[in-house]
Amino acid sequence: MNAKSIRDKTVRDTKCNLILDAARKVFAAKGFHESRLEDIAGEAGFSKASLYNYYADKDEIFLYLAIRDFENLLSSLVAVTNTDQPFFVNLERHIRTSLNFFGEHFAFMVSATNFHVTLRINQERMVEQHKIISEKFSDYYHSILSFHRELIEKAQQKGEISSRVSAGNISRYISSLIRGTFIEWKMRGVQGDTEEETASLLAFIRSGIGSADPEDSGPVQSAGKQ
Amino acid sequence: MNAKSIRDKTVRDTKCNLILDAARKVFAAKGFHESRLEDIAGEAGFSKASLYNYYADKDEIFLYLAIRDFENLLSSLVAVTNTDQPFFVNLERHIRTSLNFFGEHFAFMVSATNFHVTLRINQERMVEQHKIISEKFSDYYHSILSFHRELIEKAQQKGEISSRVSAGNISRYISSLIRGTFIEWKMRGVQGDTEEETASLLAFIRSGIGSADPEDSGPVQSAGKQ
Amino acid sequence: MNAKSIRDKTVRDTKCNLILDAARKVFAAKGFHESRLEDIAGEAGFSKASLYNYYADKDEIFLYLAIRDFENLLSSLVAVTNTDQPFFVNLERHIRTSLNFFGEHFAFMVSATNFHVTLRINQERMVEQHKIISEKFSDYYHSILSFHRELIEKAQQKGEISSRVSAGNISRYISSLIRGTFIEWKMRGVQGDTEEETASLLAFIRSGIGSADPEDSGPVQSAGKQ
Amino acid sequence: MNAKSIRDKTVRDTKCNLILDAARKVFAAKGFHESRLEDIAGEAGFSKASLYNYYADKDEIFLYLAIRDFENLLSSLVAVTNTDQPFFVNLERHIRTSLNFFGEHFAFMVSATNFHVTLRINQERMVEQHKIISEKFSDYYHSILSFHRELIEKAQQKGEISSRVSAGNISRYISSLIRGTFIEWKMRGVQGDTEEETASLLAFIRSGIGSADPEDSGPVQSAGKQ
DNA sequence: CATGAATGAGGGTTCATTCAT
DNA sequence: CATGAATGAACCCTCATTCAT
Repeated sequence: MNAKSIRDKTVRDTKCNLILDAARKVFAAKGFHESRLEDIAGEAGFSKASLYNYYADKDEIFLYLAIRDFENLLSSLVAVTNTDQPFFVNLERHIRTSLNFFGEHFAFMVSATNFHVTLRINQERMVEQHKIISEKFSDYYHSILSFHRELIEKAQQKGEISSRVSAGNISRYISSLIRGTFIEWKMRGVQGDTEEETASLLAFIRSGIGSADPEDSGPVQSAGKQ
Repeated sequence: MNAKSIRDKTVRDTKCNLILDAARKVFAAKGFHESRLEDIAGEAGFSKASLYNYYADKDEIFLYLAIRDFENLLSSLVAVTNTDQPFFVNLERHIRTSLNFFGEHFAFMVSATNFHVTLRINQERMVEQHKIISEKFSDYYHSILSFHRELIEKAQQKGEISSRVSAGNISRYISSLIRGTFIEWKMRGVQGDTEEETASLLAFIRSGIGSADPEDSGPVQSAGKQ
Repeated sequence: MNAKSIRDKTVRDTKCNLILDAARKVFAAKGFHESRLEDIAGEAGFSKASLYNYYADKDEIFLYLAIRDFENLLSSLVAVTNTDQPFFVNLERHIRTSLNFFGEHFAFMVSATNFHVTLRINQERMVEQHKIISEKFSDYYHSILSFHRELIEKAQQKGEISSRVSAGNISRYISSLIRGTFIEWKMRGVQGDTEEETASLLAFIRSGIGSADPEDSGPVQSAGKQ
Repeated sequence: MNAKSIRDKTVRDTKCNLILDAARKVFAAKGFHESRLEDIAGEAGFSKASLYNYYADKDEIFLYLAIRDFENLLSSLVAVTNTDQPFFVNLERHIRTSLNFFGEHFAFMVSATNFHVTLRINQERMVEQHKIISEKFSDYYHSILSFHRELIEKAQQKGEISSRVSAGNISRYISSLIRGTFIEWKMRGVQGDTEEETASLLAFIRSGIGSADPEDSGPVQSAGKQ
């Protein structure tokens, strides 16, 4: 019977993932609100009502999908990180991994972060049972930021990073740049060249765009509030 | 009668703007889909049905609102730009202006760019009459990017920018960073300190985060695809 | 404008009552759960969605309907009561009024009291906004019982009632008998003869069914628990 | 093999009764429509699908449950009846038996009679296969009424009952009073004191509430229709 | 122009019932 | 026989949009 329950659980997990895959496709294309449960069900090969055997409601599908993907991303980031290597080697791997990871699913990331933002603002919308799941989602979201920030802090201690910008801001900026890439791809409707994008982002993050000769532009004189 | 038609037009314009202001408040708080026309109408002091005297439908309200705000932003950016000044002076002004400009409306920017993204993908969703408005919106959106890009290109020619990253990418990255700031603010629920954020962003964009001594980390050796 | 608002309010009230009338017809025939909003709307000459201009949801329609009818019944009972008359004269009028009042709507009374019972038990089912309305419903329900009980108490003081049964129980028994009549009518599918029923009920309530000669059966010897 | 089929039948009957017991609990608490098959199954220790091995559908569960309980009630009433005893002795036993019989299940009686009422009206709702079961239910329902009525008729012949009210009506009134007691208990959420209630009901039924001195109120003068 | 009211077109969710194992 | 899973058929409720005044 144990073997049977294991098999059953495996089958069930597979179906759960089928649903999440279908949901990702639909959510990515239409965003949360315009995605109909019926589309997700159809895409997954189920009837609409069947989804309720696996998830309590539409929100839950979205949240579990986001959790699954963020969880996997975090694992991948951890996997490619080697703290013995210089920071920028790891950073490059992170950028590449992030861009590759979502690959065709970059569009979903846009929805996911939007949804996350909405959840933060609009907490009254959530029923109690979602709070926990939402927290889990938030946890993964922030885990990724933290993971970055810690690497950055270590790099600062080792002198690999000279910028006066705080580690928190840096990790936030890197996230913004990656998300910006997803948005760009989504707008163009195709995934761009990961390697090219990685190189370009890395160059930008590493050296900024200032002149080789800092004297050229000198310390910026704040023009005050306009 | 001419004076009367001018007066009438002025009154009408005022009402249009009242509606857009109300719409911005609601869209910013809830995003496009969860915003109900009734809320916008109430916020503007009209009944729901009255909105249809000024705008054809919900999409149009959103689009005209976005156009108005992007148009204003572009004007402001143009106004603070002085091409005789060094590039980074102008960049700083742009960042500050962008962050200030939306001020309390930063949350709307998040919705606006999301909506824009959705429109790009989901063109079938649009009725014919929206296409032209949507184009106008796109135009403004890209005008801002172009305006940046041109400044960057000029700075490259003058040697103020040493980066090998393309002007297009740079302008995109800057946009991503600003949008990222809005998202951060929206998630925290408050507008951050514009000056602090401006300085931090400028430092990051200008110099990146690499060590003062480029030898430290050397040219990054790509680790290849994972 | 005052005249207009009065007219508007009148029209609105009329429509509200049309809806309640339609609802009564449907609820009476099918009970609460099997009544579809669409049927009620159709019966009232509205579309289903229109009902929501007048009532927040299905429960509210039911509750307001019950309140309206109980309120009217109470008014009618008060109107026919003359405390200068002997108790049994008033009682007869009450029975006749109750049976007449619902007339063709007796079937709804069955649903209404059932619903009331369910609400009492299943309070978790109610949203906050219904609690108030439900209380009002309860109030009317109990007002009628109280109104009866007070009349009975006065009659007891005047010696018109000799029974040792408490006033509360008597009023409850009378209610049960009237409800029983509605149930009987509903099962037969037709309204019975009000006068006949009134006379029969009154005779039963007044004199019971005991033999003219109380010696015949003597004090009942309790047979103890079975 | 005969022994085996007997055993099998016994086991099956036991399971049937387990289901009915569970159903009674759920139906009593929530009424027919708000009771979910899943709740009944859970309460009985089965899965929802298993119920279909014993009963064709939800209606059938309800009907068989009602039949079983009415059948048992009828048996009990027959058992406590001794036609050698005075009528009021038997009546008292009947009331006590009815109140005791349902004991904790009084709430179900409310549902059952409601359901019965609905079935009478809404015959189109029934599938052919239910008609026969429903008839059986009706038969028991009416058997109880008939059983009462016959006792009353005999009592009338023996002069134990002086009332001019017809035997049919009297039996109906008694049923109404008992049902009213169940409703009262259900609303209060607890079973009342059976002995007290029995005594009170009996006093009411036996002697009514009229004054000891009939001259007090005299023959009631009908006030005519209001 | 302003608006209360009406409504079509869904969308999410529930649940009795069926089916495959 | 038991059951997890699948599903069709509703049904309530929402909301952008239209219409009559």
